[in-house]
Amino acid sequence: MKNELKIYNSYTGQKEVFKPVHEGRVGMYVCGPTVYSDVHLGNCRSFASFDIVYRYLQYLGYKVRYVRNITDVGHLEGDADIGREDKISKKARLEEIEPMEIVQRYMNGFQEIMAVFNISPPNIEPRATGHILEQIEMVQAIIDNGLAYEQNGSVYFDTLKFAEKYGVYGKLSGRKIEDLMAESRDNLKNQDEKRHPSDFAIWIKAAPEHLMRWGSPWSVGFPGWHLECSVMSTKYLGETFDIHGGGADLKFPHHENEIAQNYGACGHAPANYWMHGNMLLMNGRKMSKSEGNSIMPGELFTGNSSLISKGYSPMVVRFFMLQTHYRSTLDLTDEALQAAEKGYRRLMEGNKALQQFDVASLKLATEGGDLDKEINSLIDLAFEDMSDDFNTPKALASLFELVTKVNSLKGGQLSFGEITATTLERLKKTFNDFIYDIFGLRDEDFDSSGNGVVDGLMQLILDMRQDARASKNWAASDKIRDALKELDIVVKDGKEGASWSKN
RNA sequence: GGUCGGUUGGCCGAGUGGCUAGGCAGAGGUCUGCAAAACCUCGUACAGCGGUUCGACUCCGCUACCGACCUCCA
Repeated sequence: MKNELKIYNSYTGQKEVFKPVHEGRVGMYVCGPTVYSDVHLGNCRSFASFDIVYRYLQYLGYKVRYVRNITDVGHLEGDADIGREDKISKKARLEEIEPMEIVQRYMNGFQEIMAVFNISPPNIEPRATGHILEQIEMVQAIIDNGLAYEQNGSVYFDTLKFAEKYGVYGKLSGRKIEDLMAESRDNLKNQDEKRHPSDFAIWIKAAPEHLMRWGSPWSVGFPGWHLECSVMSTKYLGETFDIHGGGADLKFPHHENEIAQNYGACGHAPANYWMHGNMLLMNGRKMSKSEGNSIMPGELFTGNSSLISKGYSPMVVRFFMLQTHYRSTLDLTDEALQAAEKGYRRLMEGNKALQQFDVASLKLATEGGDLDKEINSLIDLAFEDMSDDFNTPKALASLFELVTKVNSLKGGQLSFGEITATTLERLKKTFNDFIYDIFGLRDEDFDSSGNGVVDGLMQLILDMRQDARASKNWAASDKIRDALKELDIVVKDGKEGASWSKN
């Protein structure tokens, strides 16, 4: 373990030192997507944030079991929670195909996009429809514990009793049960099956037209909105696990009710640390499906949207997200993306240059001086910042300062004679670790052959240009440079010869 | 309406009771056959009004504006 890891716990509202339930192991559950339409970029931000958490925990040496569900039961639509079609059934009816076909299509699409963003797949990706039995069992357990009641084939969680018994309903979202009662008074008419307005359904009797339905002791129906996460986290991570994550918009009611259900079934909260990622904004407003201001990843990559001037690659977008802390909102703008594109390239080019430094053939210091010290403190700082609630923007700032050092070493403004081999090796390793393992960035070279053909060809071309330059044949050398520029390849002349990058 | 959060230089975005965030853009310079890249230097920002303090962008209060949740949402 490099540093003491601190995590901001939404449940207590404080940054806390992370202590796993089992030494060296971490159980982490993140609420996954509802697969009734294409993922939009806001979803991606959330999963990218937790990908960093997952990656960094592993980097610190923890053995992590990461569970992220797929909600394929479909959540209810409309004002009331009874008698309405769920989203997946509705879509299925519109498209005249099986609900499971819808689920499969969008689940595939989701996983493809996750892969494009280099977001690691979880260790277990359980589906709600595959855990109907367990959900029924949990409903029964909650009833047995006296915290739920049946009404006309549906089962409701008794929030008032829960509040009396444990006194924690509303703790996560900062809500009071009296407020919940007061604000629900208006739509009381829609909720006559409930004993209390803040009660919520954990099993719902299916209306005749409802397509997704399963038998249960209470009715042919389907599980309630929040039950699957309680069930699946408990099944795969145990009754008490370490980290529960999700978007900030899930705090209430989803996570609040999840906590209630776990108390109802097990007598205690499911997770020790709750983490909430903040929203991705578009034009200052939360990007959401219902607002209609969401941009699909594909549109962002191709530039096929009126909101942006050009396409941005997946890694540029990933880098863009890293520049903001996960608990802050992130406003998506074309200008910011352009800045991120340049920044991403600077970082990656810097790393490329760094990795080409050959420790064996360089004249390095035997004893480090100020520069050596400075480099080491910047590296230390980057890790400290990551360990301070996953502060990726701060860690990036240190890396960028190191990029300047690297470029100065390359350009001769700083001397290799000022740093030791140990430090240079450490710097090289740190960059690779951060960029690839922790931040999950990828090179976006266009050499898809994977065997360096393009690199080889480019080296040949640059050699030929160098020959032309040596004989002061500027016409020939400029012709090569201009022709490459047409192909979006930029030639960069340096002290140690020319290099290139794709624009 | 209730609850919570935000307001940082041209843009994005960290952070802190007194000390350089970082990226992008801009200006000047070095280097270069030219250019690009790279390097160096620069702008000296923290919504407004009060208060606490030796000192506040950072703490407290008020005001303004913005947003999130309260309904499916990452």
